[in-house]
Amino acid sequence: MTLEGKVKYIKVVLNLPLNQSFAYKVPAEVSSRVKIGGKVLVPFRRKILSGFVVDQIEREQSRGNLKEIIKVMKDFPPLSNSFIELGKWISDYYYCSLGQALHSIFPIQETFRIQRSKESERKTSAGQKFGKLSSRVGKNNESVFFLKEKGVFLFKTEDNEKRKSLYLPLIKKTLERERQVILIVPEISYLPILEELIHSYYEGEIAILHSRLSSKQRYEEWCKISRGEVWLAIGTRSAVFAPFSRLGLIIVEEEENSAYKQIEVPRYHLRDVAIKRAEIEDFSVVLFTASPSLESWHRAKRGIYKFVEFSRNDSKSRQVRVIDMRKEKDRIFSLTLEEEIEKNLEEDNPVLLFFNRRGFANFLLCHECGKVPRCPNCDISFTLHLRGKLTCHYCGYEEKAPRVCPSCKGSYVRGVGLGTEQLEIEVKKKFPKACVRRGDLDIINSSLLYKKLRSDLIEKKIDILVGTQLIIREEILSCIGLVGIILADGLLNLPDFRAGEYLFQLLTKIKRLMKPQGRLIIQTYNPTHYTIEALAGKEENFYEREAQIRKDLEYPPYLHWVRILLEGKIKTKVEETAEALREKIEGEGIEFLGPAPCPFAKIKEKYRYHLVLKDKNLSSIRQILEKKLNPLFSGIQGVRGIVDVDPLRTM
DNA sequence: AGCACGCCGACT
DNA sequence: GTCGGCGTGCTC
Repeated sequence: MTLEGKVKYIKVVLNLPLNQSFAYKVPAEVSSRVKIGGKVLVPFRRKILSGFVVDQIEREQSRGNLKEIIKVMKDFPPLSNSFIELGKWISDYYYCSLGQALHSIFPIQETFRIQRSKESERKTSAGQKFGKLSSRVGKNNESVFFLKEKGVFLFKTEDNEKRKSLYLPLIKKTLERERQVILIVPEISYLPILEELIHSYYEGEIAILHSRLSSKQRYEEWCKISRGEVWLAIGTRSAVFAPFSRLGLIIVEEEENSAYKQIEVPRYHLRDVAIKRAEIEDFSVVLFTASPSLESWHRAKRGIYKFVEFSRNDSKSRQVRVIDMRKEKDRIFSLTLEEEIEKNLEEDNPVLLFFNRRGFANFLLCHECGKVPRCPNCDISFTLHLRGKLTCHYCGYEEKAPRVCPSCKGSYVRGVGLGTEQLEIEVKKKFPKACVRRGDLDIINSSLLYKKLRSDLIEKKIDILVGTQLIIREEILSCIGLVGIILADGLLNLPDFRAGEYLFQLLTKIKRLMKPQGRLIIQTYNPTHYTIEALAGKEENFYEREAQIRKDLEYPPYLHWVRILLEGKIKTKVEETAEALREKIEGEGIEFLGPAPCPFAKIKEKYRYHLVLKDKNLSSIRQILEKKLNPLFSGIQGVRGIVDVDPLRTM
């Protein structure tokens, strides 16, 4: 790894969307400290950028006057070979530069003063370093049993307590084998509870990794891990890159959570990166879920994941009641929900009313039969635009909004887009004596307000809580005895092929987290939809049915999708670019959707169009991208192109 | 991605 | 005459 003193030139990759490396000269006095995978500061144009050393060159190759590197970041341990391999895979799979991938693996900015590492290198045996998990853990050998063989496991359990009783023995067993563990959760808010739980059984130190750490804190956690001082790390998405050298297990909580897909470059999915790392470093991954993503369900069916289902301990099942809103014309609250709310208010039981975000894609709904017009090509809901135009946001197909329902010939066809204000006003009108609170973004983002909300709930100072997706958390729902879904159709008809899956997962999550004796009331115009029927009946029905639809329409997981998003300030220019792209792709013999305006057709003064390439094989898509996309993008300014491989949301 | 270079329109 | 628009190309 260490380059010899005579080496004078290195190749460096930078955190820029440039798929190439740059050569630099290394001053003789620092050349012994330059290592492959190491971080260096280099001059680039008129700036100083950080980069990773990826190669060494013996002699200056066909190019004179190379610039010299500015600094070797010797306090940062160089990336291991397996990290470089992982970075190459990420750059290849998710279509970003190697520099961007490596900077994401090692996301530390050099803005703070680097403390000299205590050179002592306290050599302590691993056995003493990691604390032992208390002997209270270990009675439950169920989970550990399955780990006899290596691979990816999908552990399904709806029971929260059960889940905790499963992963503690997994951690214990792995530590006993002198291997390290990473436990990954979808959001920062899961971490304090988890840390507390593990600390009550584990006396060793736990590294905590998440995006809100300061650069310095992150650096310190990194050092502790790479020096082998910590054997267990918990964190969010990026914790998958914790620099353990003897990793034995990655546990992923709530694998179906969409927060695992990174929105920025590199747009990786945590699940797939974890599995890739496990493949490179030869260890197992356990994915936990209460209701798996369709991707994981599909992989489990095909035997790619080892599927293990655990029974539920608390049999007190929450009651689910579906209300047919077609019989409740124009009401926001059905009579049943209204009665239930009254009852809970009398009993001093907090109620949660759930609704979708405002203005979230309006759609056309027949209030008589509950049907929503869908695109004949893509089977996603049409979005209702001004002047009664229906648009499909996948393929761009348009038609005029019908006056009469195409399905039942009823004439009560209206647009739907219930707003928060409207709902809040309605709630206050209907229940004037109740204390109504809204759980919006401000409250969730402020830990102070959030704590207040929680304590108010526990002290029963809140009667009715009105909220969106953000409020669906364990600490909130565990105080709630009645949840009312104001209009399930709002989620079911999002212009996204995963709408059904998201609704299903949201409702199962609510069902799972609320008080055991609680009730869930779902109001909908489509009570016979398979997603809703499966919720009250057999869960497997949902997966079977959904999988069939995905297969028929060539949606993931049966094919890979690569979404190309084009955005720019001048609408015609974006349209032209999209059209030029379509022409280029057309002759390639690959299936694609669009171009079409995105569901959010304009964000921050920028017009947005997208195209989706579909193929069983990502490499053929990648070839087309390289051949067609790169020349196009370099030729047009004012339009930005974003490539998203395996996109989760296509809004 | 950014940024400099370069070549044509309306303007103190 | 020039200020500045954005198309083009390069960055070790």
